[in-house]
Amino acid sequence: MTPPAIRIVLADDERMVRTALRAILSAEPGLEVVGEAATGAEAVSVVRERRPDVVLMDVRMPEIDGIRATEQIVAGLPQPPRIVVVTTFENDSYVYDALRAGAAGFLLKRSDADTLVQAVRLVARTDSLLFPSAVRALAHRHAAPAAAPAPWVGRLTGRERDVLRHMAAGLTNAEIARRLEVGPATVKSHVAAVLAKTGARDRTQAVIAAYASGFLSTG
Amino acid sequence: MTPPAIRIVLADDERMVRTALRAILSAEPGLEVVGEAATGAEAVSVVRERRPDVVLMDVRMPEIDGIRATEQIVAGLPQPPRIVVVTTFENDSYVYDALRAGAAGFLLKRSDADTLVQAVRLVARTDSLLFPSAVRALAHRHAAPAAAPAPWVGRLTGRERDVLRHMAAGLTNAEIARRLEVGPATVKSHVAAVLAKTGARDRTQAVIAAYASGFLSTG
DNA sequence: ATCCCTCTCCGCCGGACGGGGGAGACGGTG
DNA sequence: CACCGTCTCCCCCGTCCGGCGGAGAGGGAT
Repeated sequence: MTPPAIRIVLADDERMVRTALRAILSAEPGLEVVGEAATGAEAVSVVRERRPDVVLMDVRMPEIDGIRATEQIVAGLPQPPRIVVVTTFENDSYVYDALRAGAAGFLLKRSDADTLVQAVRLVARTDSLLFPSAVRALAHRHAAPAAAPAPWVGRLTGRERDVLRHMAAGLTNAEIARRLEVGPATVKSHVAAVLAKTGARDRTQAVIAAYASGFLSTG
Repeated sequence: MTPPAIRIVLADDERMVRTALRAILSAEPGLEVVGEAATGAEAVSVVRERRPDVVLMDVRMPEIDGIRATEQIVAGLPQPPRIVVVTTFENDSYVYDALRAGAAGFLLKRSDADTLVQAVRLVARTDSLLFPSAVRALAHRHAAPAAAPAPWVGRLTGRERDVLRHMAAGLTNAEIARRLEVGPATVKSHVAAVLAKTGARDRTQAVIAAYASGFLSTG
């Protein structure tokens, strides 16, 4: 038996572009265009009802642009499709916004047919491909330094936060004890708790976790 | 007439991995593995003489890791090949470094054969695909705000940078030694040098300095 | 009133770490 | 050739750290 076809929705305000894309993709075995949209708003609703695997999303569209549409789709569906943002120029600053919005990939309009097809197949098959979520994390970090709340942050007690802050300043247990005016044994207890809750093996890893999670700015 | 085959070089320190990759890729029409390398240094020289179109580059390799090898290849050749960095975990902080180094793509080791093949074809064909240079520009922009080059960064030797990178990943001396395939005593020496040059008192402070100075992005 | 969490502190132990000092090999420079 | 920087590795030693288990005091919740 053949695997189920990859379901695709095209979102572009130019009919000609949609037609061309449909022609290319429909000719491919295993690919199926299940919907089209001419505006961002339309894209959101079409995706909601057709449940495609992949969306080819133009950036520039009336009403809602492709970026905001991507945002809404990714945020609004439990298992959002993989969204490939299509643009004309490589230097489009949209690239960056698209990443933040949760797009899975980027494609230039000047790409040839084979590239298009392969990109769709690749993006549909796996979430472990070229530039995975780590890139999106990077984009988030760039835009919002207070990016990753990290689950363990909330589980730390007040005192443990104090201690972690001082750890992240490079102090030894003895120094932290002096700063907080408690005994060294107390600090050891808190450090142990911090390590356990952060899943860190030693203070260095705990500090790394603190940096990576934005704890230092928020905490 | 058939188009010329895509020339591929494999760089991975594990022979089994290379063998497996070669088996998968060689079975594909239009793909040709023209060289292998087991270390970063070897990768650089093999690429220099074989002039492949695509390099599959493991991150973790003895002598020079995949990131530095990528840097050297991209910087050293007028028309460098497209380099796809291969890693085990999505969360590897290497993703970011790889982008800055000039890698064209990212691939997880757990990817299946088809994904691998398509990724290679895609990356070989075009420079206008998923996440093109604009992403790298983004990465640079992200690194820029941290600005402060820090005087000590330039004073570190190559090996010391390697060690610091691993320290900043939370590894112990013994682990670093295994990764770099040197003795524990050697790592201790490098760590001592790093501490001296950074003015840090212990590894935790050194990691903090690395984060604060943006070394992790630039180094 | 009882329980649970938090903060405080204790001892013991093994392993990791950092300081000190030294040394051989290689490659490039003067 | 001699020198210097880098990378590799060795010794000893004291300290810091983290894991283990335990415990008392206070506060808040039920």
